Amino acid sequence: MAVQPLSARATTIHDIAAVCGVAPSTVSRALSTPERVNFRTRERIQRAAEELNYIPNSQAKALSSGKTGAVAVLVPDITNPFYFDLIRGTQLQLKAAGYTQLLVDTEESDDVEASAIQELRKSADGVIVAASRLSDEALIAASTAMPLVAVNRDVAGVPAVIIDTPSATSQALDHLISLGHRHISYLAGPATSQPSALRWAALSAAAEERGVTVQKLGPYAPKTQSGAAAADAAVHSGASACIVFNDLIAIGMLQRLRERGVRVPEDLSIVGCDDIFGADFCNPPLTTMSSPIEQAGRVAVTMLLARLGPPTAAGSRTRSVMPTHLTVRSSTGVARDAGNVTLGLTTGSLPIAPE
Amino acid sequence: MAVQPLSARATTIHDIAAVCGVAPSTVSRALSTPERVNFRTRERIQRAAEELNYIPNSQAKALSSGKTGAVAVLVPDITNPFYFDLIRGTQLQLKAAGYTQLLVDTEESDDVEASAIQELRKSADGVIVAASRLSDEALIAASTAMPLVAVNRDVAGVPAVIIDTPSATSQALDHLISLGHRHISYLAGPATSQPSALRWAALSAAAEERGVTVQKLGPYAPKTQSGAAAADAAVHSGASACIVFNDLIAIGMLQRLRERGVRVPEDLSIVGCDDIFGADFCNPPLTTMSSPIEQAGRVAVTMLLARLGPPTAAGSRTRSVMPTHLTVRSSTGVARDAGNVTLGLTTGSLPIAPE
DNA sequence: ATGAAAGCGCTAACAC
DNA sequence: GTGTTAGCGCTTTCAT
Repeated sequence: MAVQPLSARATTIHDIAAVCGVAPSTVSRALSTPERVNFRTRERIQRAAEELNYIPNSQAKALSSGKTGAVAVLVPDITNPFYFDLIRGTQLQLKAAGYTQLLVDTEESDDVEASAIQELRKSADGVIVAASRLSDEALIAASTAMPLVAVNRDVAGVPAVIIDTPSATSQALDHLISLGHRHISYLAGPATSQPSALRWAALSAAAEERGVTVQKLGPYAPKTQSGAAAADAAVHSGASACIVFNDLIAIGMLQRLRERGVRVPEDLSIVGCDDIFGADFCNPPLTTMSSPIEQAGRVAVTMLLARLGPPTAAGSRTRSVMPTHLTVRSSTGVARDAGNVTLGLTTGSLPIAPE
Repeated sequence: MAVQPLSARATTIHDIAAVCGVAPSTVSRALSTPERVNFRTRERIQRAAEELNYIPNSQAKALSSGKTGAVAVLVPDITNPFYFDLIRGTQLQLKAAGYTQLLVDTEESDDVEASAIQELRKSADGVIVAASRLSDEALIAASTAMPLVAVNRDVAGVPAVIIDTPSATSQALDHLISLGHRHISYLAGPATSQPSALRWAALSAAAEERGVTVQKLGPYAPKTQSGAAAADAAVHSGASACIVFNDLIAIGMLQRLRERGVRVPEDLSIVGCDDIFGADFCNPPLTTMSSPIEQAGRVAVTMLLARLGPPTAAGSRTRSVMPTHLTVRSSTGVARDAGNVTLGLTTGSLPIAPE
């Protein structure tokens, strides 16, 4: 682990070439395409490279080859725990493939996202976009601008990894119905969030089939701070249960409901989404929708890398769906008399608990 | 937001030069050092660049100038919530300064960390290392290899941002003493974690002064999964309160203690560290040590950027200490009769609660 | 104030 | 197999 001091000029393929008495291009080959060079000279060069502590200059490599060896991963909000596992997944898979990950926080903004993709065109070989806030057209345009894989965004022509929360939403509805709930509210996520829209569509369709009523509240920003408003709205809606866009909002609701003296699940049942860090130890623990997020990240990388490789790889998948299931914890679970729902709360008239 | 299709070759300074009828070098100047070029031509060039949707090639820039415009941020574990705010802080400050952030997960490994720094030498202008697992010597060597700022690692000669958890640890001890505790356990973090060692040193010194007994347990990996073993050890130690290396472990302990039927804080008080996402909504909410982590990230960036600028900036700070304070929540708070401690548990003989 | 020319370190034809 | 020769797109002397 001999670290070179700052002052010392880094060794280049020219230094190695000089030492070995060969041309720089031979060194390049010996290091990049070993099979194209004589066994003995290759050995010699590799040994010299080792000894001189040679580290290839990725900038130069990128400049002349056009390949950066980097993949950008765009997320709307780095501090949202949902993305941790995704990032971890992409990071691991990229590293395994010898790629570097460029993590970019797009701050929930479509403008930032669009310009990031634009600027990344030359610094990354491809990009993985999680929960894109872009319009369909913009996303398609971006995807023609550079190799791109979307996560949780289904647009024709754009390769994607989809986390199937809509069908889990139906499961959640059935779960709630089985507990006796007949009037359920959906707390929506950002207006530009496709998953939020799809879940609501799935939920309202399923509700109609089952003969129960659902209503949409929101939109709410995907942050715990949105929980207070969401909780108040949920209580006001008169629903006995609610399905929330994500665990962040749901956890925020839990806090507000406690302040207001609304008991969960006795007075109001809550179902979150994502099963993020914290969903299992909040109070009460959250019933939520779980899915293999880290694996989703890996799959996204695999798909992207496939398009970077042989252009003739016509067989590469362009769409991958990750299964999602309901994880039942204590925030739901109070059975009610079917068809005879008795709410433990008086709509909209709950006091804020003192202290 | 006109995105260029993949096929179209990106515009270069040559294109702009051709359009404006000037030399490429003039374009370069007009864009990089505008003051060195005639007002009118500058205007013309800048307009053309705009229209042609010019995006400078950062690789080429880096290759010829030696400056990459990127700063690497190394963290031991991306999924540890403690780093979220730090990352967010560095990201914001770097972006504000026009730098790109390279996020690297070193997987709690000193080898990965060392080689990452080595490889980053050419792809980043500097590096910020959080919670380094490197030995003092290796860290010093790394810091001579490239501009570096350490976070939470105090080594002579290495610029650093220190989060002052040791003194908060003393505060925690006083808090516990004021509640009547006289025998306290410290659940240590990784053996290579300097903050863990410093906190234990501060704690044992303070305990001696106050005349109470403390003992060290561990080390434990900074993950919730370590909580079970930590909880069992804490119970077995006979202490009535414990100070835990971080909130991750503390939260894991909370779960285990509930399973065992040990009440917090009645039977055992717990103090965590970092005030991570979740510390306020776990059950019971955690008393913990809080500090301005995001700001620490910003400060680290500012320090690093200062060293990248004018080499004569002799006035730049080389060490910055972030204050830390105790945030008291429900995981401590049961007053005990001073000097007459009655523990609610029988040491080491607690049953595992059924179910 | 602007142009010409020489690289930065590496890869990629193209010869030999 | 290996050397030669061009660049990749930009910055940077050095002239003018």
